[in-house]
Amino acid sequence: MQSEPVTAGTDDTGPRIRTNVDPSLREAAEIIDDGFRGDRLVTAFGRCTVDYDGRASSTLGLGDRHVMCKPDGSILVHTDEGQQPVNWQPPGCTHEVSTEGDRVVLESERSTPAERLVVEFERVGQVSTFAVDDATELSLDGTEEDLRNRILDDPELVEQGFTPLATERETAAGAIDIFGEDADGRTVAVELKRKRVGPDAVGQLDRYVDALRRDLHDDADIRGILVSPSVTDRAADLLERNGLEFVSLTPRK
Amino acid sequence: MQSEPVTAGTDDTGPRIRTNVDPSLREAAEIIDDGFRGDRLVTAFGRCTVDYDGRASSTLGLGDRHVMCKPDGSILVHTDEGQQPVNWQPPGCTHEVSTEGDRVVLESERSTPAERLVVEFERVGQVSTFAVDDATELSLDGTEEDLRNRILDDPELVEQGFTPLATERETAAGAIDIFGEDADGRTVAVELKRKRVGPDAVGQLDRYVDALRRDLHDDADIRGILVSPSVTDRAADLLERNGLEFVSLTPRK
DNA sequence: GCTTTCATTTCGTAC
DNA sequence: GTACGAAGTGAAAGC
Repeated sequence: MQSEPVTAGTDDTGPRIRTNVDPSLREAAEIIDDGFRGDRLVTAFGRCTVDYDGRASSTLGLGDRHVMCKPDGSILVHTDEGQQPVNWQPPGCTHEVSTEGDRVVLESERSTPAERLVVEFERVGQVSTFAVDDATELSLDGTEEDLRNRILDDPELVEQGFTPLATERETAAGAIDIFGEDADGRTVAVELKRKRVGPDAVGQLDRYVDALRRDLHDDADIRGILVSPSVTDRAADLLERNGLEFVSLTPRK
Repeated sequence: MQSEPVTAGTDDTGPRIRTNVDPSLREAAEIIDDGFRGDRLVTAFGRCTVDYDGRASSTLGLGDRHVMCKPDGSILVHTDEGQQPVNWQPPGCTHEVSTEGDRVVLESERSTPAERLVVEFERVGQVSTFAVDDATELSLDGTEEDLRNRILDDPELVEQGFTPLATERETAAGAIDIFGEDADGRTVAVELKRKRVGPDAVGQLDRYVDALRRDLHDDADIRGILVSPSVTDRAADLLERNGLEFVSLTPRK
Protein backbone atom coordinates (compact mmCIF):
# COMPACT_ATOMS: atom_id res chain seq x y z
CA MET A 1 0.00 0.00 0.00
CA GLN A 2 1.24 3.45 -0.84
CA SER A 3 0.08 6.79 0.49
CA GLU A 4 2.33 9.31 -1.19
CA PRO A 5 0.76 12.31 -2.88
CA VAL A 6 0.87 12.11 -6.67
CA THR A 7 0.72 15.19 -8.86
CA ALA A 8 0.87 16.07 -12.53
CA GLY A 9 1.25 19.20 -14.64
CA THR A 10 2.03 21.73 -11.95
CA ASP A 11 1.47 25.35 -12.99
CA ASP A 12 1.31 28.70 -11.17
CA THR A 13 -1.90 27.76 -9.37
CA GLY A 14 -0.45 24.48 -8.17
CA PRO A 15 -0.59 20.97 -9.61
CA ARG A 16 -3.27 20.51 -12.27
CA ILE A 17 -3.90 17.06 -10.86
CA ARG A 18 -3.24 16.11 -7.27
CA THR A 19 -4.16 12.74 -5.87
CA ASN A 20 -3.59 10.94 -2.62
CA VAL A 21 -4.54 7.32 -2.02
CA ASP A 22 -5.27 6.34 1.58
CA PRO A 23 -4.52 9.77 2.98
CA SER A 24 -4.77 10.44 6.67
CA LEU A 25 -7.94 12.27 7.62
CA ARG A 26 -5.90 15.40 8.19
CA GLU A 27 -4.23 15.10 4.78
CA ALA A 28 -7.57 14.48 3.11
CA ALA A 29 -9.12 17.57 4.67
CA GLU A 30 -6.14 19.66 3.69
CA ILE A 31 -6.16 18.55 0.07
CA ILE A 32 -9.92 19.09 -0.20
CA ASP A 33 -9.59 22.54 1.32
CA ASP A 34 -6.76 23.43 -1.06
CA GLY A 35 -8.98 22.28 -3.91
CA PHE A 36 -11.82 24.53 -2.77
CA ARG A 37 -9.50 27.52 -2.49
CA GLY A 38 -7.94 26.83 -5.89
CA ASP A 39 -11.30 26.40 -7.68
CA ARG A 40 -10.49 22.81 -8.44
CA LEU A 41 -12.87 19.99 -9.21
CA VAL A 42 -12.52 17.93 -6.03
CA THR A 43 -13.32 14.24 -5.70
CA ALA A 44 -13.20 12.02 -2.66
CA PHE A 45 -13.91 8.34 -2.37
CA GLY A 46 -14.41 6.65 0.95
CA ARG A 47 -16.63 5.27 3.67
CA CYS A 48 -19.09 7.92 4.77
CA THR A 49 -22.55 8.85 5.97
CA VAL A 50 -24.66 11.52 4.28
CA ASP A 51 -27.32 13.73 5.80
CA TYR A 52 -29.48 16.19 3.94
CA ASP A 53 -32.08 18.66 5.06
CA GLY A 54 -33.88 21.24 2.96
CA ARG A 55 -36.75 20.86 0.52
CA ALA A 56 -36.94 17.34 1.91
CA SER A 57 -34.63 15.52 4.29
CA SER A 58 -32.69 12.27 4.09
CA THR A 59 -30.16 10.13 5.85
CA LEU A 60 -27.78 7.58 4.43
CA GLY A 61 -25.83 5.16 6.62
CA LEU A 62 -22.20 4.14 6.28
CA GLY A 63 -21.02 2.99 2.89
CA ASP A 64 -18.47 3.62 0.15
CA ARG A 65 -19.36 6.58 -2.06
CA HIS A 66 -17.78 8.87 -4.60
CA VAL A 67 -18.17 12.57 -3.81
CA MET A 68 -17.58 15.30 -6.38
CA CYS A 69 -17.42 19.00 -5.51
CA LYS A 70 -17.37 21.41 -8.43
CA PRO A 71 -15.92 24.90 -8.35
CA ASP A 72 -19.39 26.29 -9.10
CA GLY A 73 -20.54 25.10 -5.68
CA SER A 74 -22.38 21.95 -6.66
CA ILE A 75 -21.79 18.63 -4.95
CA LEU A 76 -22.69 15.12 -6.07
CA VAL A 77 -22.63 11.94 -3.99
CA HIS A 78 -22.66 8.78 -6.07
CA THR A 79 -23.03 5.16 -5.06
CA ASP A 80 -22.09 2.31 -7.40
CA GLU A 81 -25.61 2.25 -8.81
CA GLY A 82 -27.89 4.56 -10.70
CA GLN A 83 -27.44 7.42 -13.06
CA GLN A 84 -28.56 9.89 -10.42
CA PRO A 85 -26.54 10.88 -7.37
CA VAL A 86 -27.91 9.54 -4.10
CA ASN A 87 -27.46 13.01 -2.60
CA TRP A 88 -26.48 16.36 -4.05
CA GLN A 89 -26.56 20.13 -3.85
CA PRO A 90 -27.05 22.45 -6.81
CA PRO A 91 -24.52 25.05 -8.01
CA GLY A 92 -24.10 28.10 -5.81
CA CYS A 93 -23.61 26.34 -2.51
CA THR A 94 -20.86 27.10 -0.03
CA HIS A 95 -18.55 24.21 0.73
CA GLU A 96 -16.48 23.68 3.84
CA VAL A 97 -14.30 20.85 5.02
CA SER A 98 -13.09 20.13 8.52
CA THR A 99 -11.91 17.34 10.75
CA GLU A 100 -14.07 16.54 13.73
CA GLY A 101 -12.69 13.84 15.98
CA ASP A 102 -11.80 10.96 13.68
CA ARG A 103 -14.00 12.14 10.82
CA VAL A 104 -13.54 14.31 7.78
CA VAL A 105 -16.68 16.42 7.51
CA LEU A 106 -17.80 18.01 4.26
CA GLU A 107 -20.58 20.58 4.55
CA SER A 108 -22.50 22.23 1.74
CA GLU A 109 -25.06 24.92 2.38
CA ARG A 110 -27.27 27.37 0.57
CA SER A 111 -30.19 29.65 1.33
CA THR A 112 -33.41 30.17 -0.68
CA PRO A 113 -34.25 27.51 -0.15
CA ALA A 114 -32.30 26.74 3.01
CA GLU A 115 -30.55 23.44 2.34
CA ARG A 116 -27.68 21.68 3.95
CA LEU A 117 -25.77 18.55 3.04
CA VAL A 118 -23.25 16.93 5.34
CA VAL A 119 -20.89 14.11 4.35
CA GLU A 120 -18.93 12.52 7.16
CA PHE A 121 -16.02 10.29 6.16
CA GLU A 122 -14.78 7.76 8.63
CA ARG A 123 -12.21 6.71 6.03
CA VAL A 124 -11.02 8.40 2.85
CA GLY A 125 -9.64 5.95 0.29
CA GLN A 126 -8.68 8.56 -2.24
CA VAL A 127 -8.88 12.30 -2.67
CA SER A 128 -8.13 14.20 -5.87
CA THR A 129 -8.23 17.73 -7.19
CA PHE A 130 -8.35 18.63 -10.87
CA ALA A 131 -7.81 21.88 -12.73
CA VAL A 132 -10.39 21.82 -15.53
CA ASP A 133 -9.77 23.57 -18.85
CA ASP A 134 -12.94 23.38 -20.90
CA ALA A 135 -14.03 26.15 -23.24
CA THR A 136 -16.31 24.02 -25.40
CA GLU A 137 -20.07 24.03 -25.37
CA LEU A 138 -22.39 21.17 -26.14
CA SER A 139 -24.13 21.12 -29.49
CA LEU A 140 -27.47 19.31 -29.29
CA ASP A 141 -29.86 18.26 -32.07
CA GLY A 142 -33.30 16.75 -32.05
CA THR A 143 -34.86 19.22 -29.62
CA GLU A 144 -38.27 20.86 -29.63
CA GLU A 145 -36.64 23.92 -31.17
CA ASP A 146 -35.53 21.77 -34.11
CA LEU A 147 -39.11 20.61 -34.54
CA ARG A 148 -40.28 24.23 -34.52
CA ASN A 149 -37.70 25.25 -37.11
CA ARG A 150 -38.70 22.33 -39.31
CA ILE A 151 -42.27 23.62 -39.30
CA LEU A 152 -41.35 27.26 -39.77
CA ASP A 153 -39.23 26.24 -42.77
CA ASP A 154 -42.08 24.22 -44.24
CA PRO A 155 -45.46 25.00 -42.63
CA GLU A 156 -47.23 22.49 -44.87
CA LEU A 157 -45.76 19.79 -42.65
CA VAL A 158 -48.59 20.74 -40.29
CA GLU A 159 -51.17 20.96 -43.05
CA GLN A 160 -51.66 22.49 -46.44
CA GLY A 161 -52.28 26.21 -46.17
CA PHE A 162 -51.05 26.59 -42.61
CA THR A 163 -49.44 29.98 -41.99
CA PRO A 164 -47.39 30.61 -38.85
CA LEU A 165 -47.94 34.13 -37.49
CA ALA A 166 -45.96 34.05 -34.23
CA THR A 167 -43.94 31.81 -31.95
CA GLU A 168 -44.25 31.85 -28.18
CA ARG A 169 -47.45 33.87 -28.53
CA GLU A 170 -48.62 34.79 -25.04
CA THR A 171 -52.04 33.93 -23.66
CA ALA A 172 -53.52 34.14 -20.18
CA ALA A 173 -52.56 30.46 -19.81
CA GLY A 174 -49.02 30.68 -21.11
CA ALA A 175 -47.17 30.83 -24.43
CA ILE A 176 -48.32 28.99 -27.56
CA ASP A 177 -45.43 27.33 -29.40
CA ILE A 178 -46.68 28.31 -32.86
CA PHE A 179 -49.65 30.63 -33.36
CA GLY A 180 -51.03 30.85 -36.90
CA GLU A 181 -53.98 30.41 -39.20
CA ASP A 182 -55.23 27.74 -41.54
CA ALA A 183 -56.19 27.95 -45.23
CA ASP A 184 -59.66 29.17 -44.23
CA GLY A 185 -58.32 31.92 -42.00
CA ARG A 186 -59.14 30.15 -38.75
CA THR A 187 -56.87 30.71 -35.79
CA VAL A 188 -54.60 27.75 -35.01
CA ALA A 189 -52.65 27.02 -31.84
CA VAL A 190 -49.85 24.48 -32.33
CA GLU A 191 -48.23 22.73 -29.38
CA LEU A 192 -44.93 21.00 -30.09
CA LYS A 193 -43.43 17.97 -28.39
CA ARG A 194 -40.19 16.35 -29.48
CA LYS A 195 -41.30 12.87 -28.43
CA ARG A 196 -44.36 10.74 -27.86
CA VAL A 197 -46.69 12.45 -25.42
CA GLY A 198 -49.27 11.62 -22.80
CA PRO A 199 -52.32 13.41 -21.39
CA ASP A 200 -50.33 16.26 -19.86
CA ALA A 201 -49.43 17.72 -23.26
CA VAL A 202 -53.08 17.59 -24.33
CA GLY A 203 -54.05 19.44 -21.17
CA GLN A 204 -51.46 22.06 -21.98
CA LEU A 205 -52.81 22.61 -25.50
CA ASP A 206 -56.37 22.64 -24.17
CA ARG A 207 -55.52 25.39 -21.70
CA TYR A 208 -53.99 27.51 -24.44
CA VAL A 209 -56.97 27.06 -26.77
CA ASP A 210 -59.36 27.89 -23.93
CA ALA A 211 -57.37 31.00 -23.13
CA LEU A 212 -57.41 32.07 -26.78
CA ARG A 213 -61.18 31.62 -26.91
CA ARG A 214 -61.58 33.82 -23.88
CA ASP A 215 -59.02 36.37 -25.10
CA LEU A 216 -60.38 36.57 -28.65
CA HIS A 217 -64.10 36.18 -27.86
CA ASP A 218 -64.25 33.80 -30.77
CA ASP A 219 -65.89 30.62 -29.61
CA ALA A 220 -66.01 28.48 -32.73
CA ASP A 221 -63.09 29.25 -34.93
CA ILE A 222 -60.02 28.30 -32.94
CA ARG A 223 -58.23 25.04 -33.67
CA GLY A 224 -55.66 23.34 -31.48
CA ILE A 225 -53.10 21.03 -33.07
CA LEU A 226 -50.66 18.86 -31.16
CA VAL A 227 -47.54 18.08 -33.18
CA SER A 228 -45.38 15.20 -31.94
CA PRO A 229 -44.08 11.86 -33.18
CA SER A 230 -47.06 10.05 -31.58
CA VAL A 231 -49.51 10.09 -28.68
CA THR A 232 -50.60 7.54 -26.08
CA ASP A 233 -54.14 6.12 -26.06
CA ARG A 234 -55.30 8.31 -23.21
CA ALA A 235 -53.85 11.35 -24.90
CA ALA A 236 -55.71 10.44 -28.09
CA ASP A 237 -58.97 10.09 -26.12
CA LEU A 238 -58.40 13.44 -24.49
CA LEU A 239 -57.64 15.11 -27.82
CA GLU A 240 -60.86 13.68 -29.25
CA ARG A 241 -62.98 14.71 -26.28
CA ASN A 242 -61.59 18.25 -26.34
CA GLY A 243 -61.96 18.67 -30.09
CA LEU A 244 -58.22 18.95 -30.62
CA GLU A 245 -56.16 17.59 -33.48
CA PHE A 246 -52.91 15.70 -33.90
CA VAL A 247 -50.19 15.77 -36.54
CA SER A 248 -47.34 13.27 -36.42
CA LEU A 249 -43.91 14.80 -36.90
CA THR A 250 -40.43 14.24 -35.47
CA PRO A 251 -37.75 16.86 -34.79
CA ARG A 252 -35.36 15.20 -37.19
CA LYS A 253 -35.26 13.79 -40.68
CA MET B 1 5.57 14.42 -12.13
CA GLN B 2 4.95 10.81 -11.24
CA SER B 3 3.20 8.13 -13.20
CA GLU B 4 3.46 5.07 -11.03
CA PRO B 5 0.31 3.10 -10.32
CA VAL B 6 -0.97 3.54 -6.78
CA THR B 7 -3.15 0.98 -5.07
CA ALA B 8 -4.78 0.41 -1.71
CA GLY B 9 -6.51 -2.41 0.12
CA THR B 10 -5.87 -5.26 -2.27
CA ASP B 11 -8.17 -8.26 -1.83
CA ASP B 12 -8.95 -11.41 -3.83
CA THR B 13 -10.55 -9.43 -6.65
CA GLY B 14 -7.58 -7.08 -6.93
CA PRO B 15 -6.85 -3.73 -5.38
CA ARG B 16 -9.90 -2.01 -3.92
CA ILE B 17 -8.52 1.28 -5.15
CA ARG B 18 -6.23 1.60 -8.12
CA THR B 19 -5.11 4.92 -9.49
CA ASN B 20 -2.68 6.06 -12.11
CA VAL B 21 -1.80 9.70 -12.72
CA ASP B 22 -0.63 10.58 -16.24
CA PRO B 23 -0.84 7.03 -17.53
CA SER B 24 0.10 6.21 -21.08
CA LEU B 25 -2.92 5.74 -23.31
CA ARG B 26 -2.24 2.03 -23.32
CA GLU B 27 -2.03 1.91 -19.53
CA ALA B 28 -5.21 3.94 -19.21
CA ALA B 29 -7.15 1.62 -21.51
CA GLU B 30 -5.86 -1.41 -19.63
CA ILE B 31 -6.83 -0.07 -16.22
CA ILE B 32 -10.28 0.94 -17.46
CA ASP B 33 -10.80 -2.46 -19.03
CA ASP B 34 -9.70 -4.20 -15.82
CA GLY B 35 -12.17 -2.03 -13.95
CA PHE B 36 -15.00 -3.05 -16.28
CA ARG B 37 -14.15 -6.73 -15.89
CA GLY B 38 -13.88 -6.45 -12.12
CA ASP B 39 -17.19 -4.56 -11.71
CA ARG B 40 -15.36 -1.55 -10.38
CA LEU B 41 -16.51 2.03 -10.35
CA VAL B 42 -14.20 3.52 -12.98
CA THR B 43 -13.28 7.19 -13.28
CA ALA B 44 -11.13 8.91 -15.85
CA PHE B 45 -10.14 12.54 -16.07
CA GLY B 46 -8.62 14.02 -19.19
CA ARG B 47 -8.89 15.94 -22.42
CA CYS B 48 -11.57 14.41 -24.60
CA THR B 49 -14.37 14.83 -27.11
CA VAL B 50 -17.84 13.38 -26.57
CA ASP B 51 -20.35 12.30 -29.20
CA TYR B 52 -23.85 11.07 -28.54
CA ASP B 53 -26.56 9.74 -30.80
CA GLY B 54 -29.89 8.30 -29.78
CA ARG B 55 -33.09 9.99 -28.64
CA ALA B 56 -31.31 13.17 -29.70
CA SER B 57 -27.72 13.71 -30.81
CA SER B 58 -24.91 15.90 -29.58
CA THR B 59 -21.27 16.71 -30.02
CA LEU B 60 -18.81 18.20 -27.59
CA GLY B 61 -15.39 19.45 -28.65
CA LEU B 62 -12.07 18.97 -26.87
CA GLY B 63 -11.94 19.83 -23.18
CA ASP B 64 -11.12 18.45 -19.75
CA ARG B 65 -13.88 16.30 -18.31
CA HIS B 66 -14.46 13.77 -15.57
CA VAL B 67 -15.94 10.49 -16.73
CA MET B 68 -17.51 7.97 -14.39
CA CYS B 69 -18.53 4.46 -15.43
CA LYS B 70 -20.55 2.47 -12.93
CA PRO B 71 -20.68 -1.31 -12.74
CA ASP B 72 -24.41 -1.14 -13.49
CA GLY B 73 -23.61 0.13 -16.97
CA SER B 74 -24.27 3.82 -16.51
CA ILE B 75 -21.80 6.48 -17.57
CA LEU B 76 -21.59 10.13 -16.60
CA VAL B 77 -19.48 12.85 -18.22
CA HIS B 78 -19.05 15.92 -16.05
CA THR B 79 -17.54 19.30 -16.84
CA ASP B 80 -16.52 21.71 -14.08
CA GLU B 81 -19.97 23.29 -14.12
CA GLY B 82 -23.51 22.22 -13.44
CA GLN B 83 -25.17 19.63 -11.34
CA GLN B 84 -26.09 17.60 -14.40
CA PRO B 85 -23.64 15.65 -16.53
CA VAL B 86 -23.00 17.16 -19.95
CA ASN B 87 -23.43 13.67 -21.44
CA TRP B 88 -24.46 10.33 -20.01
CA GLN B 89 -25.94 6.91 -20.53
CA PRO B 90 -28.41 5.21 -18.19
CA PRO B 91 -27.80 1.94 -16.34
CA GLY B 92 -27.81 -1.19 -18.46
CA CYS B 93 -25.46 -0.04 -21.17
CA THR B 94 -22.53 -2.02 -22.50
CA HIS B 95 -19.15 -0.37 -22.05
CA GLU B 96 -16.03 -0.96 -24.09
CA VAL B 97 -12.65 0.66 -24.09
CA SER B 98 -10.00 0.53 -26.77
CA THR B 99 -7.04 2.44 -28.15
CA GLU B 100 -7.40 3.79 -31.65
CA GLY B 101 -4.29 5.50 -32.96
CA ASP B 102 -3.30 7.97 -30.26
CA ARG B 103 -6.69 8.02 -28.59
CA VAL B 104 -8.35 6.10 -25.78
CA VAL B 105 -11.90 5.45 -26.92
CA LEU B 106 -14.71 4.71 -24.50
CA GLU B 107 -17.94 3.46 -26.05
CA SER B 108 -21.28 2.94 -24.33
CA GLU B 109 -24.23 1.47 -26.13
CA ARG B 110 -27.75 0.28 -25.50
CA SER B 111 -30.80 -0.71 -27.50
CA THR B 112 -34.44 0.32 -26.90
CA PRO B 113 -33.89 3.03 -27.51
CA ALA B 114 -30.77 2.66 -29.63
CA GLU B 115 -28.26 5.01 -28.06
CA ARG B 116 -24.55 5.35 -28.30
CA LEU B 117 -22.03 7.50 -26.47
CA VAL B 118 -18.40 7.78 -27.49
CA VAL B 119 -15.71 9.50 -25.42
CA GLU B 120 -12.35 9.94 -27.13
CA PHE B 121 -9.43 10.88 -24.90
CA GLU B 122 -6.42 12.49 -26.47
CA ARG B 123 -4.88 12.64 -23.01
CA VAL B 124 -5.76 10.89 -19.78
CA GLY B 125 -4.63 12.79 -16.71
CA GLN B 126 -5.83 10.24 -14.21
CA VAL B 127 -7.63 6.94 -14.21
CA SER B 128 -8.99 5.17 -11.13
CA THR B 129 -10.99 2.09 -10.26
CA PHE B 130 -12.85 1.63 -6.99
CA ALA B 131 -14.41 -1.40 -5.34
CA VAL B 132 -17.60 -0.10 -3.73
CA ASP B 133 -19.04 -1.66 -0.60
CA ASP B 134 -22.40 -0.04 0.10
CA ALA B 135 -25.30 -1.95 1.60
CA THR B 136 -27.18 1.08 2.90
CA GLU B 137 -30.31 2.57 1.43
CA LEU B 138 -31.39 6.17 1.48
CA SER B 139 -34.11 7.20 3.90
CA LEU B 140 -36.05 10.18 2.57
CA ASP B 141 -38.70 12.33 4.25
CA GLY B 142 -40.91 15.11 3.00
CA THR B 143 -42.25 13.30 -0.04
CA GLU B 144 -45.74 13.16 -1.47
CA GLU B 145 -46.17 9.83 0.30
CA ASP B 146 -45.53 11.58 3.61
CA LEU B 147 -48.22 14.10 2.76
CA ARG B 148 -50.60 11.25 1.98
CA ASN B 149 -49.84 9.50 5.27
CA ARG B 150 -50.34 12.75 7.15
CA ILE B 151 -53.85 12.96 5.70
CA LEU B 152 -54.69 9.30 6.20
CA ASP B 153 -53.63 9.64 9.84
CA ASP B 154 -55.78 12.73 10.29
CA PRO B 155 -58.31 13.22 7.46
CA GLU B 156 -59.66 16.39 9.07
CA LEU B 157 -56.53 18.11 7.78
CA VAL B 158 -58.38 18.16 4.47
CA GLU B 159 -61.68 19.18 6.01
CA GLN B 160 -63.98 18.24 8.83
CA GLY B 161 -65.85 15.05 8.06
CA PHE B 162 -63.62 13.94 5.20
CA THR B 163 -63.37 10.16 4.97
CA PRO B 164 -60.70 8.52 2.79
CA LEU B 165 -62.01 5.39 1.05
CA ALA B 166 -59.09 4.45 -1.18
CA THR B 167 -55.65 5.52 -2.34
CA GLU B 168 -54.49 5.29 -5.93
CA ARG B 169 -58.10 4.72 -6.98
CA GLU B 170 -58.11 4.05 -10.72
CA THR B 171 -60.14 6.05 -13.22
CA ALA B 172 -60.14 6.17 -17.01
CA ALA B 173 -57.77 9.14 -16.70
CA GLY B 174 -55.36 7.67 -14.17
CA ALA B 175 -55.12 7.08 -10.42
CA ILE B 176 -56.57 9.46 -7.83
CA ASP B 177 -54.18 10.01 -4.91
CA ILE B 178 -56.93 9.88 -2.26
CA PHE B 179 -60.50 8.96 -3.10
CA GLY B 180 -63.11 9.57 -0.39
CA GLU B 181 -66.27 11.30 0.65
CA ASP B 182 -67.16 14.43 2.56
CA ALA B 183 -69.44 14.91 5.58
CA ASP B 184 -72.45 15.06 3.25
CA GLY B 185 -71.56 11.84 1.47
CA ARG B 186 -70.35 13.53 -1.69
CA THR B 187 -67.54 11.89 -3.60
CA VAL B 188 -64.17 13.67 -3.23
CA ALA B 189 -61.04 13.31 -5.36
CA VAL B 190 -57.90 14.59 -3.64
CA GLU B 191 -54.75 15.33 -5.63
CA LEU B 192 -51.55 15.67 -3.58
CA LYS B 193 -48.48 17.74 -4.35
CA ARG B 194 -45.53 18.04 -2.01
CA LYS B 195 -44.69 21.59 -3.09
CA ARG B 196 -46.20 24.71 -4.61
CA VAL B 197 -47.93 23.87 -7.88
CA GLY B 198 -48.79 25.44 -11.20
CA PRO B 199 -51.54 24.87 -13.77
CA ASP B 200 -50.36 21.35 -14.65
CA ALA B 201 -51.49 19.92 -11.31
CA VAL B 202 -54.91 21.54 -11.68
CA GLY B 203 -55.24 19.97 -15.12
CA GLN B 204 -54.38 16.63 -13.61
CA LEU B 205 -57.06 16.91 -10.91
CA ASP B 206 -59.56 18.16 -13.48
CA ARG B 207 -58.96 15.11 -15.66
CA TYR B 208 -59.55 12.79 -12.71
CA VAL B 209 -62.77 14.54 -11.67
CA ASP B 210 -64.02 14.48 -15.25
CA ALA B 211 -63.24 10.79 -15.49
CA LEU B 212 -65.08 10.12 -12.23
CA ARG B 213 -68.13 12.00 -13.50
CA ARG B 214 -68.15 9.88 -16.63
CA ASP B 215 -67.48 6.65 -14.73
CA LEU B 216 -70.05 7.26 -12.01
CA HIS B 217 -72.72 8.99 -14.12
CA ASP B 218 -73.01 11.46 -11.30
CA ASP B 219 -72.75 14.92 -12.74
CA ALA B 220 -73.19 17.17 -9.74
CA ASP B 221 -71.85 15.54 -6.64
CA ILE B 222 -68.15 15.10 -7.22
CA ARG B 223 -65.65 17.44 -5.63
CA GLY B 224 -62.01 17.84 -6.53
CA ILE B 225 -59.56 19.09 -3.92
CA LEU B 226 -55.95 19.97 -4.56
CA VAL B 227 -53.77 19.62 -1.46
CA SER B 228 -50.37 21.33 -1.57
CA PRO B 229 -48.42 23.98 0.31
CA SER B 230 -49.60 26.68 -2.11
CA VAL B 231 -50.59 27.39 -5.72
CA THR B 232 -49.56 29.95 -8.32
CA ASP B 233 -51.97 32.63 -9.55
CA ARG B 234 -52.72 30.84 -12.80
CA ALA B 235 -53.32 27.62 -10.94
CA ALA B 236 -55.73 29.45 -8.61
CA ASP B 237 -57.59 30.87 -11.62
CA LEU B 238 -57.81 27.46 -13.20
CA LEU B 239 -59.08 25.88 -9.98
CA GLU B 240 -61.77 28.55 -9.75
CA ARG B 241 -62.82 28.19 -13.37
CA ASN B 242 -63.07 24.43 -13.08
CA GLY B 243 -64.96 24.48 -9.80
CA LEU B 244 -62.12 22.80 -7.94
CA GLU B 245 -60.93 23.47 -4.40
CA PHE B 246 -57.63 23.97 -2.63
CA VAL B 247 -56.36 23.05 0.82
CA SER B 248 -52.93 24.22 1.97
CA LEU B 249 -50.83 21.50 3.58
CA THR B 250 -47.17 20.52 3.61
CA PRO B 251 -45.70 17.00 3.76
CA ARG B 252 -44.01 17.72 7.08
CA LYS B 253 -44.74 18.82 10.62
C1' DG C 1 -41.94 -3.71 -23.15
C1' DC C 2 -45.18 0.74 -22.59
C1' DT C 3 -47.74 4.12 -19.71
C1' DT C 4 -48.23 7.20 -16.04
C1' DT C 5 -46.63 10.05 -12.42
C1' DC C 6 -43.24 11.79 -8.89
C1' DA C 7 -38.90 14.28 -8.19
C1' DT C 8 -34.60 17.58 -2.92
C1' DT C 9 -36.32 16.84 -10.50
C1' DT C 10 -32.55 20.42 -13.04
C1' DC C 11 -32.30 23.96 -16.34
C1' DG C 12 -33.31 28.00 -19.03
C1' DT C 13 -35.94 32.13 -19.79
C1' DA C 14 -39.06 35.75 -19.19
C1' DC C 15 -41.39 38.79 -16.05
C1' DG D 1 -36.58 36.13 -6.86
C1' DT D 2 -40.97 33.71 -9.03
C1' DA D 3 -43.30 31.26 -12.73
C1' DC D 4 -43.66 28.38 -16.45
C1' DG D 5 -42.34 24.76 -19.50
C1' DA D 6 -38.54 21.68 -21.76
C1' DA D 7 -35.57 17.72 -20.95
C1' DG D 8 -31.51 12.70 -24.50
C1' DT D 9 -35.31 14.46 -18.11
C1' DG D 10 -34.48 9.75 -14.44
C1' DA D 11 -36.81 6.46 -11.44
C1' DA D 12 -40.63 3.68 -9.77
C1' DA D 13 -44.91 1.30 -10.02
C1' DG D 14 -48.41 -0.89 -12.66
C1' DC D 15 -49.83 -3.49 -16.61
